Amino acid sequence: MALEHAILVSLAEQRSSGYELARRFDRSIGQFWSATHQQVYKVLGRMEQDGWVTATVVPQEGRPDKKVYDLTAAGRVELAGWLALPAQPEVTRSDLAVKVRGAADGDLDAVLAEVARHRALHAERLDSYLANEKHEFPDPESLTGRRLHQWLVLRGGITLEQGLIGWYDEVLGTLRKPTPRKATS
Amino acid sequence: MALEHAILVSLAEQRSSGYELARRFDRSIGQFWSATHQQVYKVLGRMEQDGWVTATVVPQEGRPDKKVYDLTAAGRVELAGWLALPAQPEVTRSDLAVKVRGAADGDLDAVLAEVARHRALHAERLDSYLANEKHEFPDPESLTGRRLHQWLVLRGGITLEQGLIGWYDEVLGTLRKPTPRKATS
DNA sequence: CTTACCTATGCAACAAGTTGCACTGCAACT
DNA sequence: AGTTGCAGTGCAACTTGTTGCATAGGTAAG
Repeated sequence: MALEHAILVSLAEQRSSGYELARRFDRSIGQFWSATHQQVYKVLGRMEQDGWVTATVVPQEGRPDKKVYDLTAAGRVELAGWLALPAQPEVTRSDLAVKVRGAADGDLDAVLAEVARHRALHAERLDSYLANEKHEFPDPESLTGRRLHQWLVLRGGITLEQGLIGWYDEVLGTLRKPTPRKATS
Repeated sequence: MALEHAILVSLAEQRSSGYELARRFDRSIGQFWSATHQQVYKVLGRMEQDGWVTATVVPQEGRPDKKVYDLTAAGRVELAGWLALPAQPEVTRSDLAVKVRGAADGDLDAVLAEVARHRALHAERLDSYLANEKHEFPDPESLTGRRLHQWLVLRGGITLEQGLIGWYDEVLGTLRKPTPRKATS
């Protein structure tokens, strides 16, 4: 159970609606804790019942009303308590790694095509992270508090992406060798 | 649904019992697809019903009997089919990253202690991976087929661990600055 | 004018994964 | 003699996350 806590962290930074949270998860924390909007709504409902957050309906013009959530005192206590708890080990789930391992039992080229596709996807994501870093944190040396922590997590995302891309390249470089110059028609 | 397929890959390499599979997941594929023994048993049962695997009870002396699973032809077809499918994007779940991001709302030192603990854990794991590489794959250049693919996945695990450790160091180096030499009594 | 997408919230059914327990027997340490 | 740990399989209850659907008005493109 930790989507709760990721939401607490997010709300501590800024009060938001479920929709906004879900979108925010797509970007920033999303690399380390993804969630669909259904999941977010469900969990927000439970958190409200538990008294960790309160909801305020905010009418909007030309758009549906939204429910903006704020942390309560109890929510802040919960967050602080959770932060003091030991963290569970990182979990990385990679379909692709399993496929590479099993590539001998199927179409190797299809697997390699997937690796190449993922390489491109992650290169794109890395670029967007780097652009984001340049734009949002132009002077990291001067950061303190929340902003500094946010930057560090972004750095973590960047590091992970670079590692993945490096690995994809290693896989492609190694497994494409067997057909050295076939594509030159 | 992919534990099924990770098990198929594992069984394609070597027929094994549920217990052996669960232990194997702790080590090799575990970095990219972890599973508890309960989960493995449950899924194996379903796979048997679906006709992907067959079970043979193997009596042992001084130990409980075990059920050894083999891939069926249908299981191989399923595996090959799955390998040709697009892979889902990698998912990394990091409690710790969420905690770092929220560190301003709780005890920063407690979070940093956790980062240090994880750093040590992953350094240990990296060492065991590297030792494993040296022992199991002393001459990577000469590898082909399944062994080559296994080595590549191990390389992926090594890369990930190195990335994580690098990130931990960045976090510790940055956030410990504020108290430069306080511990010298 | 119709199709499609964005904002916004949410239910219901299902699949996947976790936690806790139960049972057996051997070997090793205290 | 008693505890701990390994090997071995498995059920039941629970939590978490996914997929598919429903609703509804606005805006933009074709």
